[in-house]
Amino acid sequence: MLAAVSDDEPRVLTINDGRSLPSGPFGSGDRSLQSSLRTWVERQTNHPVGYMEQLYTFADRDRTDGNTDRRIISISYLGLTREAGASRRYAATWRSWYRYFPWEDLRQSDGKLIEKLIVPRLRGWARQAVDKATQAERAQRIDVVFGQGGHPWNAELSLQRYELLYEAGQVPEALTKSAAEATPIPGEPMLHDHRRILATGVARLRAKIKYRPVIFELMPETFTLLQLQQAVEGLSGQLLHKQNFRRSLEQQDLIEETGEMSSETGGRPARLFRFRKQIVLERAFTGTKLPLARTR
Amino acid sequence: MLAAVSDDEPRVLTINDGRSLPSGPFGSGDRSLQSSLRTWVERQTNHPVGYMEQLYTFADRDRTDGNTDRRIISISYLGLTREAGASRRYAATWRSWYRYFPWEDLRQSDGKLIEKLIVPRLRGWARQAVDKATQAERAQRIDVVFGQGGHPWNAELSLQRYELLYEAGQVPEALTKSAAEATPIPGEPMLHDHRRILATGVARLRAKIKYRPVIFELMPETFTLLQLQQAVEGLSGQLLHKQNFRRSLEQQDLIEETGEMSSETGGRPARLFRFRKQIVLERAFTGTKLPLARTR
DNA sequence: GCTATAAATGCTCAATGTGAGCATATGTGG
DNA sequence: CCACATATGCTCACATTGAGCATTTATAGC
Repeated sequence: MLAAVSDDEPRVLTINDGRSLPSGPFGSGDRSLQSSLRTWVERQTNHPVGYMEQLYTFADRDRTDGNTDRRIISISYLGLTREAGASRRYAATWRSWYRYFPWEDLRQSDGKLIEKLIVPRLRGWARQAVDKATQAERAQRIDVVFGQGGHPWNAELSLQRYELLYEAGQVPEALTKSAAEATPIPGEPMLHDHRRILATGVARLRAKIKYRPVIFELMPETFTLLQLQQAVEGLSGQLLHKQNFRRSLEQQDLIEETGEMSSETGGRPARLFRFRKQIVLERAFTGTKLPLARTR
Repeated sequence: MLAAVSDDEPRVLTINDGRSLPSGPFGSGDRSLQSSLRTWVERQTNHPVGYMEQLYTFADRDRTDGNTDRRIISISYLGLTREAGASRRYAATWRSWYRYFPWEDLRQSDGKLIEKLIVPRLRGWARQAVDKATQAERAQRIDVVFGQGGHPWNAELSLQRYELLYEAGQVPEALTKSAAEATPIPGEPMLHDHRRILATGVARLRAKIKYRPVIFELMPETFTLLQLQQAVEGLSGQLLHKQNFRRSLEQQDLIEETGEMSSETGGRPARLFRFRKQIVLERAFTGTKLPLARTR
């Protein structure tokens, strides 16, 4: 899964008229899997891939043909690139990832799709459970995962949301054909488990931008603070508080001014910034804290 | 890599006299890789595995025999279990993971090993770099990763620390035979890349306990707060502030009293607690925060 | 019973971080 | 000169976190 941001929209490279993620067999070259994969992707897209990480390895029974003796091993990756470059070899196109997960975008709609359509459907599914315990468990999962009943919305739960919809038979990929057939929930399906992989990548990326400066892999060399904010908003699907966003940037020392200004947007010109690459060396970007003590 | 905690020590299941992690080819059974792996491990150890997650998939060129046309795919997992159970089939033993990474344990020594031996060695290696830029970069990495020069110690960087020692030729596994041969740094080596996998698992687990209640997978059914704290201290290799540790537990609503007391340790008897399993349903345990806004 | 020892518990405080909002400044296009 | 669209500065209440002081309640040994 290769991601980029353009026009404030997070995008993903797709093939097969948007129904598949790019994939291919790995060559038996000399180098590591990661580096040959990088070369492969860069040939396809004409653009360097700044950041790459493994998502997950599936090694389940052969899913394509009837052969049950072999396992097919699929190793999925998440890659970030700076621009939505053109593909050379086949018809690859960049699509907004909200085309596949419209409910993940809370920037404008504020979750009307979720409250009006998705949650009611899921509640119906929850009621269908045979015993009370399962009903309660489903109801709770719906609340937690879709931010209902007092629970806060959590952008990083995109995979859990997709899985819940899948279990409830509300996406066309699910074998259980239920109400989905009649009036499917908005959001285009993909072939095989590709939409699931996409949901995994979205979750991973949304989690990652909080503690690692990977957002800059998606930005042009120089950018304004608003552009940066809108990129983050695009990825997380939520609007951010502008002043606080800037304050946290200042504190972290991640960026520096270029000295130039941009006046492309019409309003007051904004200063241009660039990412301080050195910061990656200066700091160890990792998680949160435990209640430490110097001594006991 | 299968981890457990006993006697306040985090332990890992090893075979081959402590020189290897348990591994094996995956069967071509009917079920998913994860579930057949779980069964396999449970047969080996006689204990249920509470939690399992994928660590990393290596698909590099065949590393064992001279065959260059095939890739060997190794999928490493991290599993957590409650007790150090006996193995049935072969001589598997539980060893403290600090046997392999003594520098990761700051509970008593307070890092003397690092400051007296490891950092000086690494500084020597840094000076050997051919150009100034590489020298500076190495010096910075040492500081950041081992918490020198004003940088705080970060327990989650165990993999980076091992990799740095590897690059510097200070571990026997490294092909570059340098000063390591003469007087190796404390810490037992393992075969192949098993110590690297172990370092990955340590890092992952140390990161995970901060935002997911996985610690309870390693605890007995009921426990005192001190036992819990010492388990966390064991994993993270650092001492914690007792009152604050308890305060954060109270806030999070993770545990509940059993009503019983334990008086095994000699001091004032402690209340026994158990993990509130329900909490996993009630909450979505994920990372930290972005500066959100209701509206712009 | 008295005392040393080992923990468990209760509480306070300063420093920092976070969410929200008010007010003002500085450009462009018409 | 005005409407607009942003950029920027600043404040404030509240929550979180790191640290430390003071008590309380048990066991073990004399």
